Amino acid sequence: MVVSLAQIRETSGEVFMEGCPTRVVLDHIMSKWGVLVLLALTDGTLRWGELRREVQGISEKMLASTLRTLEADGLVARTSYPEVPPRVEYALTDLGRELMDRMLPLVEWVAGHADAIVER
Amino acid sequence: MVVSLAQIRETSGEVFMEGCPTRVVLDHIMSKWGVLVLLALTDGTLRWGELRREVQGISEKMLASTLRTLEADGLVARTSYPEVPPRVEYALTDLGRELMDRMLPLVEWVAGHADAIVER
DNA sequence: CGGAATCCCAGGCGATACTG
DNA sequence: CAGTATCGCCTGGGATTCCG
Repeated sequence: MVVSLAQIRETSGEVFMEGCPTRVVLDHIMSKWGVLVLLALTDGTLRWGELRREVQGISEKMLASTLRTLEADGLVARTSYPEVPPRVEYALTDLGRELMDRMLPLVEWVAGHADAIVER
Repeated sequence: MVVSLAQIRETSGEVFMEGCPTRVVLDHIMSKWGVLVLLALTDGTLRWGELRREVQGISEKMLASTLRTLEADGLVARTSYPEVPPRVEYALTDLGRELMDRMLPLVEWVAGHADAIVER
């Protein structure tokens, strides 16, 4: 797939306008914790506690609100099992996987160049 | 290029650790204004005033600090011409273009799905 | 024109405690 | 275990003014 900025302008000519839907979604998925949570779930389904441990440094509050946002966006699916003690699992939806197919190459590139970039 | 989370873990096994360089760079380029500025420069060289008008809603303070960060990261090049009135141009570096090659497919996808996502 | 400096505020975010 | 509730900090970020 060839992609150009012109195409983006056609698809959503408002990317650079305030209140544009694209900006809203970008804010969700490109946020500090959004990417890390999505990234963690790329491995597969995780429970609340596993996510909390995986994404080091995230507070319970931010994990909760990040997950709620991503679930509302239809990118993450929450499954609650009626057990005692309670068990809740989070996984990417099909939409979420589509998204991560596009995001992984970017993160991969950043991971490969981050050291060179920050040591300037 | 096939990309997996496993590869990312190999390249930078610390993505999920606090203070990891990858997190720092991600914070720069995936920030609210970082993406929009990089996106605007994908079209080509722009002057300060053009950038300010292109990225609607950005304040002078945020434009300045965003540009300084991206320039320090080696993703954006700043060229100042010794004229009166002063003229300053910003453009992507080779590194910045490499980055945007990976980011454009992602933004393109988001632009195409944003409406469906936010109207939930 | 292209910024830098200053002031100031909302709310993002962390820490802690509590609950079903 | 998987959250919610509450409090309070601190800083991201807007508005304004000034400078080379």
